[in-house]
Amino acid sequence: MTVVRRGDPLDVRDVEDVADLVRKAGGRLTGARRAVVEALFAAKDPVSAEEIVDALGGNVDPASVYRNLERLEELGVVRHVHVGHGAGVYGLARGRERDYLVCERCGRVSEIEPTKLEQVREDIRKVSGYEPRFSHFPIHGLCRRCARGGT
Amino acid sequence: MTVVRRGDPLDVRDVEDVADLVRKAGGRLTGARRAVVEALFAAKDPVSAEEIVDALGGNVDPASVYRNLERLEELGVVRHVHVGHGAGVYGLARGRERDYLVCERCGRVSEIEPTKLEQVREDIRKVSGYEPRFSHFPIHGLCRRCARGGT
DNA sequence: ATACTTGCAAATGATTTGCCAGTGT
DNA sequence: ACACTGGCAAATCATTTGCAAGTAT
Repeated sequence: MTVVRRGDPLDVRDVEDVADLVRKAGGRLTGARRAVVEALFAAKDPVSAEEIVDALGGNVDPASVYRNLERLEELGVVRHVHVGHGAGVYGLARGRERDYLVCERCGRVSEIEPTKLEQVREDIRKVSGYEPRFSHFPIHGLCRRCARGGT
Repeated sequence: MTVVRRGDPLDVRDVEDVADLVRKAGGRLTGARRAVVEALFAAKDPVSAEEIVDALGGNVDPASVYRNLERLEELGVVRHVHVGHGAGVYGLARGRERDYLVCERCGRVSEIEPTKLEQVREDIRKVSGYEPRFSHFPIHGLCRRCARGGT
């Protein structure tokens, strides 16, 4: 399978889109693979590998789920982010890259348009020299709701 | 042992400072505990539990190192941050809380004055409603040096 | 003497890997 | 047919927990 440059805007609409990409890369759309992709389409928010396994009724082995997520990520179809201490969560690449915010209290994962963080990125560059990336290791903190009820 | 409110400015100068805090909280400054504290004083940058074990020549069990780091963190003497996929790194609380930046390429962990990120925090609040915290889950990205050589 | 601590072994949780049988194309 | 994949068991990595023996105070 070939790899896609990270950041490539890639949009998948349905399982067939994914099937095309997989085959084009020399891969096969097996039952397990299709099931994982369907689970991802069914989920509104990013989900963990374990949640995918559960959603599939345990019919697909965790190892296969991980391997498929890995391959799909190489194809640019899937992206994952790290949420606090917990398991990584995976989601379909719907269009351009997204940045994320994670609530350390309630665990919520919120997407945000990278453009909205441009000023933030600029300021961080200025004060630290670092070029920040919030797509893989997101911004952690307290969401609006949790920020209210105590710290 | 009693706990300290998170964020309390606490400054430890030497092992004796820590010993006082530990005893004051009903704890004991055992050989293993003292060794872990000394290893932390000896390290310039935050270190992983495994690095502490190694630095101590394997004379202290990993479980004890973890337990000590946990207790010392409860006392406000130690803080830890999560670096990429790797193990957490621990450091002594030298004065006020610090924020961190991690380079995803070279692994470097840089401290930064929280005040320097005030504008950043403000902007994030504005665009997302989140109250960010970079002390536990730091900002990830590319440090100045790594940002130069390709992406 | 008391109860906080330690080392050691075993358990966890998340993810990876080896291997061989199974199956898309 | 061919080699990409799947399931299953076992291995890894970081960290935690159970427990009986050890030791600061």
